[in-house]
Amino acid sequence: MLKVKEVADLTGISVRTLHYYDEIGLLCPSETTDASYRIYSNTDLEMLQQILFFKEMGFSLKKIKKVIHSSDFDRIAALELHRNLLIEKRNRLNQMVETVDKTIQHAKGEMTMTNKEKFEGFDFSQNPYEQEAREKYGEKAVDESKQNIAKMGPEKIKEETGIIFTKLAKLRYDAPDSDEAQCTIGEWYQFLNRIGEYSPEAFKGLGQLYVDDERFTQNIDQYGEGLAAFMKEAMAFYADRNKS
Amino acid sequence: MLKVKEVADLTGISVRTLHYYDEIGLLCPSETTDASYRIYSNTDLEMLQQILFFKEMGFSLKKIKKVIHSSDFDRIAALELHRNLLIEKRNRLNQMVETVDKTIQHAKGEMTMTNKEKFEGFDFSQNPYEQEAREKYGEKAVDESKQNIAKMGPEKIKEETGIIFTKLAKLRYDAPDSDEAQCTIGEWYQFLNRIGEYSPEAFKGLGQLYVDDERFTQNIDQYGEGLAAFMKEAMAFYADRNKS
DNA sequence: ATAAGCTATCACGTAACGTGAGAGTCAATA
DNA sequence: TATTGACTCTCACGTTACGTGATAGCTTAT
Repeated sequence: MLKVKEVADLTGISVRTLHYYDEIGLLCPSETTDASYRIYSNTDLEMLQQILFFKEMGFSLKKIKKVIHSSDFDRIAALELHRNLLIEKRNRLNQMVETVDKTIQHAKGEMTMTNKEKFEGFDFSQNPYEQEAREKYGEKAVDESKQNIAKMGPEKIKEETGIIFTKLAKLRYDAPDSDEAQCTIGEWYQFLNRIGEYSPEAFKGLGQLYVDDERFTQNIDQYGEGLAAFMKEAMAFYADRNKS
Repeated sequence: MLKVKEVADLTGISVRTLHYYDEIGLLCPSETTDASYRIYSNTDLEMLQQILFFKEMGFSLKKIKKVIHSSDFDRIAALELHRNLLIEKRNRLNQMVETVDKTIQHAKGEMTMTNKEKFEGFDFSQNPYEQEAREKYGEKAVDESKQNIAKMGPEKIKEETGIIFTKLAKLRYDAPDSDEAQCTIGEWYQFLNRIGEYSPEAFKGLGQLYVDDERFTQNIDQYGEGLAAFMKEAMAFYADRNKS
């Protein structure tokens, strides 16, 4: 039961922003006084928190509105998703720290740096690739099953696997049983299960295949040298931990 | 020697954005062809990288322009500063992961959460406090000495110490000799040295005073319980490592 | 020389607010 | 009870950092 300024002080966002969110129907306070003062309930605050989470992830307000007002919006799933994205972001930050470190060395003349290296780790929301990845996440939060893979064409599938592989390629110097690697491998597992049915054992076997069959290896290692081997390990670990 | 699209592909930012940066004089390519095609040199790219760093930190383009075109802009100092901010940001991200974790627990009904806790870790650029902190950083990158403390009124000083103390309060569960803590303590040391002259030994003694003299302790612990004790340790460590 | 793919410059559109202006509300105080 | 100060409301226009065509010129490969 808080008035605008109290909410503003509590959360750090401006009064005007709260007005604006009300105006566009993103967050309408559940109660208003006779003098049309906005009164925010605890539920409203939780909603706001949720909104800020999505904003932090780079969603547009329009998209946020769609997602959180969707009837089958699973708050907990969304939060867990969000957690993963945060960890990804942290990884990117670490990458940036590295980039900056390299840049400092470079600026001091201690190192040379390729142009490509100079821009590693930035988060370019306008990058259509990342854009799409995010949209997928958004839909995922609404309904996992809506992403019916049967309706995807082969290019669509290839695209999606590409996204996961690229992510894995970035992590392949971590331990295969690290949290992040396991998390992404989990995505891979779930993705595969929307195509066919894979038991953990089958999933483990598939990983083995990635290194045994050269065609697989070559295909996968395009995304990063040694990725296939890394995936085999990670998939085995994942399967063992999640075996039925 | 790259044309717009090549730069765009390399960096992930749009052609239009490069046009815009040229338009507002933020990044004018050092060369143009007869047909007024923009040609970006390696130096331009480094400039761009620098711009993106500042953007990531939440600076407005106007401010970035001021800072990087300033004659006494120290690129390396700025980079090192940037590194620190990145680490700070990563800490905040960790905090957010915690917040999300707590929220998940809460949503599952396993925990209760205060409203304040729900919003910990967010980065609100519109927050005037953080705003000002960032501006200070910007100026620092340009010229440390411009921040002439002699010209500050007492409230200004209090405000500035408040900023540092708040930062320290957030770090006080880390080890006093951790990188981040030492970095912030270093700020404190430099700040004090713009008021009077403190040898490392004097600095260490001051830290001791913070726990010995209750008036100091009370004052400091307002920013967070146990902060004074933490600062004493951190200041001692800092002094020992930097002794003349 | 012609098409495909860049590039340029207007110029208008958009998202997410900021920033007053003018007026009504509310609680504490004189 | 009147007033003051802090807060609130609703317009409504301003701003930042680009997006999105439209139209036209440039460059290179066939």
